[in-house]
Amino acid sequence: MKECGNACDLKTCFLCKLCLPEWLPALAVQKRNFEVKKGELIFKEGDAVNGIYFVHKGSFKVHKSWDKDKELIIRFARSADIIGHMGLGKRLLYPVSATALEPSVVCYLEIAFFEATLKVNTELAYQLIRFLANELDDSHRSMRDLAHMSVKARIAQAFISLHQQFGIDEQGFIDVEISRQDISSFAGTTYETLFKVLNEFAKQSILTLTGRKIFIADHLKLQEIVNNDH
Amino acid sequence: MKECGNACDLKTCFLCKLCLPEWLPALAVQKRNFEVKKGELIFKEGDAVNGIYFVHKGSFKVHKSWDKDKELIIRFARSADIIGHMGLGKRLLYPVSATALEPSVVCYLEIAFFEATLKVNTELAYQLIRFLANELDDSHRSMRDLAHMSVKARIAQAFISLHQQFGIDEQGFIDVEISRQDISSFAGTTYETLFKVLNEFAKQSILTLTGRKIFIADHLKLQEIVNNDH
DNA sequence: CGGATATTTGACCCTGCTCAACTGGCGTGG
DNA sequence: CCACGCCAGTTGAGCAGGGTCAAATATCCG
Repeated sequence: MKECGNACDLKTCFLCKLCLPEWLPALAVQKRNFEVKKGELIFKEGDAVNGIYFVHKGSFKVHKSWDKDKELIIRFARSADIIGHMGLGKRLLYPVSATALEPSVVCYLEIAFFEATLKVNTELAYQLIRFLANELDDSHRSMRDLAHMSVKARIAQAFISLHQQFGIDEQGFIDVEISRQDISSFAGTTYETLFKVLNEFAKQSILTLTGRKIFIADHLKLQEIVNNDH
Repeated sequence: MKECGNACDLKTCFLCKLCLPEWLPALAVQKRNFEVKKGELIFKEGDAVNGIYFVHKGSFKVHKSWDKDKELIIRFARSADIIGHMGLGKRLLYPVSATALEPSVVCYLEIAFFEATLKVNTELAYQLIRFLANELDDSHRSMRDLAHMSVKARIAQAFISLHQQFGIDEQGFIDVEISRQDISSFAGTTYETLFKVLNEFAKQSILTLTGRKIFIADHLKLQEIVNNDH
């Protein structure tokens, strides 16, 4: 992670958009920008909390590990998303890790400065509350899915979520490059099981995964697989 | 749910404690108090969001259903806890239900008034952010546990969580009355499986469950069961 | 070209869910 | 007072979803 010049224009990220004009100069002084290489961690589980990050360019996975070679991907983050907001709680150590999926750029603020900003900027605090409430809702939904849905339905749901979050590119592929390992960790299953389900989906012309690009051929059938699990 | 007089003294609940003195008169006017019978819902999944609740007395389960006769208990709430904060997100319908575990009393505020309070009271907004960040952390931990822990370890963890949240009474029992059905829904397993594990725990003198009261005989062994699962 | 790493597949087996039977109160009506 | 049904609590048998392991194949890279 290498510090770099000011790539963020102070208007596109979640934070900057909500800042009062008079606050922007202070922000410009405090804010630091970092280039992150693909696969690099910006922080990992157990690191001391020092600040909060805003994705300016690129994408990240936020994950919790288990057993050294097992992990669960909690969520993905892309341009304009926040990472490291868990540091706002009473916990002094990050409970999750954040890893770049591609070369990325992040803005960084020390937690003390960010908290000072929150106490001054009511609108920012209010929007952060809304954001956290939505995150919590998503997280609860994932809990229920992990507890009650079949692996096949969870995998289908994982692809639907990826599609919603990243959208599609000109060729119709989901606009993200992601390893199978990561997809299985996101769906809460194993690499091998993902495979078998993926073959099934391909055979039924629902979805294909070539290289690291995902193409959803039949959104309806995919949704049906999720629904039929009830 | 029956409206009742002002039981809350405006000082004990999460909200009131953080309110500025000059705001308390307005709060006293807006606030409504309700008695809730055991087993009664204060809202259910799919209801339109109208307000936010603070538990004044009693305890609640917050749960998400699946399949009519299956549910997952997301969390419990007791005196001074918030319920219904999910309504602060962009969602217009509650994504969970809240059911009283015992006769309880709640304070209620319309969401619009609460939001107005948030925008005026920076300290309240800040504390709410901290609260939500902690909830999110707990929720992520639960996701990982549901994905990777064995049922036995999850059940052990469920009892540890109950102990932490409710504490113990004079006789050493966990200070809450809870059905086996609810315990299994909290641990993310079935009624029958909970039984078999419970027998095992009793045989090993780790924990007994008589009626609706839980007694943890060996905290260390219980924690070991959770740890050994890694 | 050879070793290391990723992909793909098959065989096996264990956890834990399902279902159904059994128990033991408890209320009700004959 | 007993017989009956009913319900919650309890236990056991069976089975399948999906995780584990290992082998076979492909791909990468120095």
